Amino acid sequence: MVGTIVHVVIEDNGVPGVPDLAADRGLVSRKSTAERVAGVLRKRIAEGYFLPGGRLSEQDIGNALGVSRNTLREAFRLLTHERLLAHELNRGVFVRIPSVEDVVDIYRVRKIIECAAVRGVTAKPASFPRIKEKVDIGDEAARTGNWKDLGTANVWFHQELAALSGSERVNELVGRLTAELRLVFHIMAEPRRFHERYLPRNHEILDSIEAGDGPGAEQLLMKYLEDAEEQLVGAYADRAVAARAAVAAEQS
Amino acid sequence: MVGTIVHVVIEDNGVPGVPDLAADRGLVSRKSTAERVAGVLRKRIAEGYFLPGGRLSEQDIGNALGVSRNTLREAFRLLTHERLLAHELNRGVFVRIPSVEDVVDIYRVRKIIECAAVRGVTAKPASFPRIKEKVDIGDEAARTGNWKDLGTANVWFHQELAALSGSERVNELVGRLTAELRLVFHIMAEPRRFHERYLPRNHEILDSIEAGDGPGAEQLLMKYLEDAEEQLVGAYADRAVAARAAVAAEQS
DNA sequence: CGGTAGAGATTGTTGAACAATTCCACAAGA
DNA sequence: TCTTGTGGAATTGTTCAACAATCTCTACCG
Repeated sequence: MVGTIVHVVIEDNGVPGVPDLAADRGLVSRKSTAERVAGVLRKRIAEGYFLPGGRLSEQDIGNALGVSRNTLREAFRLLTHERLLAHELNRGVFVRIPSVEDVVDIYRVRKIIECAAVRGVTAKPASFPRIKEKVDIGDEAARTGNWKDLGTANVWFHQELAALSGSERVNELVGRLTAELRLVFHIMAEPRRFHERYLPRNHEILDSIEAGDGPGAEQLLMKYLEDAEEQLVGAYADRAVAARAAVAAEQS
Repeated sequence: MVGTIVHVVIEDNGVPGVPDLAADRGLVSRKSTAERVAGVLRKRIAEGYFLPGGRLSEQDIGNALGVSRNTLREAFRLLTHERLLAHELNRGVFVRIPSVEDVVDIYRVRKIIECAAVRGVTAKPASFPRIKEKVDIGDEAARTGNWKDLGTANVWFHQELAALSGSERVNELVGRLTAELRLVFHIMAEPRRFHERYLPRNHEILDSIEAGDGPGAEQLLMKYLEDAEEQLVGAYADRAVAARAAVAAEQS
């Protein structure tokens, strides 16, 4: 269970062109090693490289990434706070396995947040092109059978919806919720049909938003989320316990 | 911590003879040093021992608390993630000074969350006694002139309102928002009159909830939050920049 | 008066070390 | 056979010391 080699890609946030005043504050763009490591791990978890239930060894990952244990532990703290990892004292950190209660709670918050954001729409919003773009990407992914991109596009679509609230904190919250949902999808056996089913409804919501009909879009979105939650909970319950059992039996 | 060895069953599969011990999980779990240190600092910040803008020296606090720099840094990460501290690379951590934009955003989220939680009320909720208790504590604090307790009671009142949503994540979010608001109040010169003014409106909201009138309570609460935000923003803007200036001039 | 070089202080990160705890295999006993 | 100690190995928790990177402030120089 060793030998994992992880390529550390230091993201270059260099902005081409004239630097503006915001970039003046270099404190934002500069990131500590721990944060960069957390970014790498976050991406790996999102793409399923580290599967839910798996343990992240300090020694192995520290060697693979070329950072000390102390720095790595700082990164673990970050991700634990985002509910992507679960920290068990003296046992280490594990990729979280969301429970069914977690799924229900995630959707409870999504209904509150996303519906409120959409409800406030009274005219075609400035970000409409970006929203439409996400829907189009989803369509294209479904057409070419790229199920992974389909899920990603769907996540982006909902993040754009939440961004209609204009709140930095809402954006951050939704970002974390969707990251958690990715863990759920990694446990699901067939996320493909799950996402596929809701593509036409994305268009319905999009049309209501373009028409500036906030309440109408909210109603559609609420139904959308209720249905998705119900289907997800039904299909997820046994998968989650199976994942836990698989992890427990991994020893052999 | 000697003698008894307890086997904790995580998944309660209805095994006869093994009662639901999963609930006792919290009693078994311990906290790491970093988490305990974070708890101490969190309390100190909330009560104003560390004032907004102040720097938290790794050396000084590490010595005072008897923990190593590494452990202390883990605690700092935790609090930075809660927006209580601001981390500036190579400069250290500072107690955060919320900007006016932060105040606006906090209230934007509060309106969404708390109003949604209250809206769902259709009958006198089970937690009504707890909500009423918070209002009573606030009245008592105002009567005896204990302004600090008044602010605390008010925070608790709103946390109970948010808890009506029944969502663990909403509770956590609101807890963080109110912790951030404490920083705001520490900058304000006269929080006393601010809280005092809204006491009668707490009772109005409480009555609507007791009557099971969710939408009515929502309307009152929304107006409450709008007024509070407006007043707060008006009185806060110059205070915040003054605090920043005071910190900048602290060097002399 | 303004800019700058450098000394001192603080943080960023590492590596080693040791204690505490968990894990695992195996033996002992009912 | 099943349960119950028991020991060693592996892993995490925490501290410490050291050095590099960066910031801050002072004093000097043009």
